[in-house]
Amino acid sequence: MQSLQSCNHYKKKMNATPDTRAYLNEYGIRPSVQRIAVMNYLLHHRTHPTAEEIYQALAPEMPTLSRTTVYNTLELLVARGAVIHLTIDPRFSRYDGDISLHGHFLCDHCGTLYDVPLKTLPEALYPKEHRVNSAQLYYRGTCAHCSQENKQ
Amino acid sequence: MQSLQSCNHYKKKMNATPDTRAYLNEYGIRPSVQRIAVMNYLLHHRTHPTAEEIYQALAPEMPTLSRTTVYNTLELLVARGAVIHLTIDPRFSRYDGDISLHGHFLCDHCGTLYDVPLKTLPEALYPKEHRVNSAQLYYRGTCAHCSQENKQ
DNA sequence: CTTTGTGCAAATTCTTTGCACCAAA
DNA sequence: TTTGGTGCAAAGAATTTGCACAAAG
Repeated sequence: MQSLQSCNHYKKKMNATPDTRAYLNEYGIRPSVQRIAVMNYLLHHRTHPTAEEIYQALAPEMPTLSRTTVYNTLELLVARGAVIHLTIDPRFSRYDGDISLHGHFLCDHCGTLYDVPLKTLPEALYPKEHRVNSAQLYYRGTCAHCSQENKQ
Repeated sequence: MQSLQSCNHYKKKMNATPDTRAYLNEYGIRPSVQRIAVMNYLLHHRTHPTAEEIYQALAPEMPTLSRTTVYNTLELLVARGAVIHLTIDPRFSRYDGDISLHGHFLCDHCGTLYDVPLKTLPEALYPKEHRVNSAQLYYRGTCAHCSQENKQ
């Protein structure tokens, strides 16, 4: 179960890399400078960034960073369950450092991806015949902001 | 609400284009030969095909068909709510002609995309601050087939 | 005859791969 | 000193775009 589960690691503030380093350790991930940077970015930017956005954000501080490494790192983080891979946006993959139970809402007007709080996702909804590793609840529509502006 | 809703249109058999033509009419879609072919394919192949799969399936019968038209048609069908756009598979978009309430399970081993029956998706789970047009419930893991074969 | 739809080719964009170099255990 | 990680350049693959022609109202 790598997502839609209530696990509240890292709820406390952690703006320094030492904590991120420890976080990676919990998931058995060797803490290279690049991996710490990517994980740290995801823990402190709950914007559901794309690989490109992460790369663009980190590149200034790490001139030698490559997109390949960002992609490699994200793949590893997702495989180990430290990060959630969001596929709601057909245009590109987004990533979420918050692995606690919540859904997502994509505004088709402005493209913003919002978190949707969820108490619990009824186990009754789970398919019984297959072994579920992760679950995602996605919504699309028009967000409050865009609804107001467009007066509809 | 274009998906995850219980609307049982077209439950009866319809293997002829006349019905598909009527179906398109219901959604205000002009029934060109190509659109009928794509919609008809989706109504009778519940395999959640990709654009390419649809193209490959129809091309033999329609040598002049182009991928562009398949993409255009799918975009239109989805926009009008006649077809659901599935984004669970990060590699490519899949499409579903069954717009009744159900979730999806993707097997990470064999890549098969299964339907997951759902009674009702609790309205309580819906975000209240935004206007929801569609909802999707996605599961990933190992399917029954692959679980057996791999004895795990 | 005016609007709408189709299809080819080329372009775009996200992501992956091959391979050489670097770094850590 | 062997394994694992990074990064560059190139390739790959899904999708989009521009534009000309065809079809429908």
